Amino acid sequence: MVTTVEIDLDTMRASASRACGMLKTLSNPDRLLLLCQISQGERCVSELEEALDIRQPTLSQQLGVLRDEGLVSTRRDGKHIYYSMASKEALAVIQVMYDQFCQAKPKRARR
Amino acid sequence: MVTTVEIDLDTMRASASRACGMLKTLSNPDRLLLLCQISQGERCVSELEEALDIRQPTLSQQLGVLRDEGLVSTRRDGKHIYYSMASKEALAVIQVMYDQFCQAKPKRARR
DNA sequence: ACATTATATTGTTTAATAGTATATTGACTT
DNA sequence: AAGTCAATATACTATTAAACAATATAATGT
Repeated sequence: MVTTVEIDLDTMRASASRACGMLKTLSNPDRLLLLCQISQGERCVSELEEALDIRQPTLSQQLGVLRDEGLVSTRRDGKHIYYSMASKEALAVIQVMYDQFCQAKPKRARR
Repeated sequence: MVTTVEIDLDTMRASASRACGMLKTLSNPDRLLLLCQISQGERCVSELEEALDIRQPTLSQQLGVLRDEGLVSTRRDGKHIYYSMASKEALAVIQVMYDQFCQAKPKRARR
């Protein structure tokens, strides 16, 4: 099969493109912090605002990006709107980022 | 401790900032494909060029970015320069991205 | 001299971000 | 049911940056 490499390359490029889309969405400190919170459980906007100290329009705008990209979904309860994770891919990445960048790093070997 | 929230927030912001730096570096299809290759084992530039069909200047430029960000390191062997992974954080992310975007996705429940 | 890889340069396009102002929706009061 | 307040979303604008491609050239090793 002479074409094997090219076909695989197309597939790889397609996957890389999708993967990059998600990475790009995650590549913003505010959005990353938002997902970090939401990944630990449903949060409403005012909770996020207080926890992260981000101005309301910015907050709402960034939440909008996360919604548009399908990373989160919402549920209304009275005046409040609750956000939760809607993408297992995003959840997996957030988890790894947390492990790598937010966990204590023991320099010594584990016993 | 009244200051707990603020202190934690600063720490979180710092971590988010570092994490975002890495995510941004990964947020490019060429670089992602390059890392995907390199993460499977040392590769020289011409190997990467052939495997991915990226023009030489672009290739070299993107490899430069990965070097600058400390994600890869190099080793010279004669005319060739071999690239390998230098960041366990990046390796962890690449691994997850591969699992999430490049593995077959069985729609049915696993038995 | 040739092969391999890196850098410089430039132009173009794209888009990220912040800020301010305003709109929408729901709940509560009277 | 009209009016008001709280919560959230959207619109708009300006600024800045910065990503990317393409071409040309440099550096290093054989």
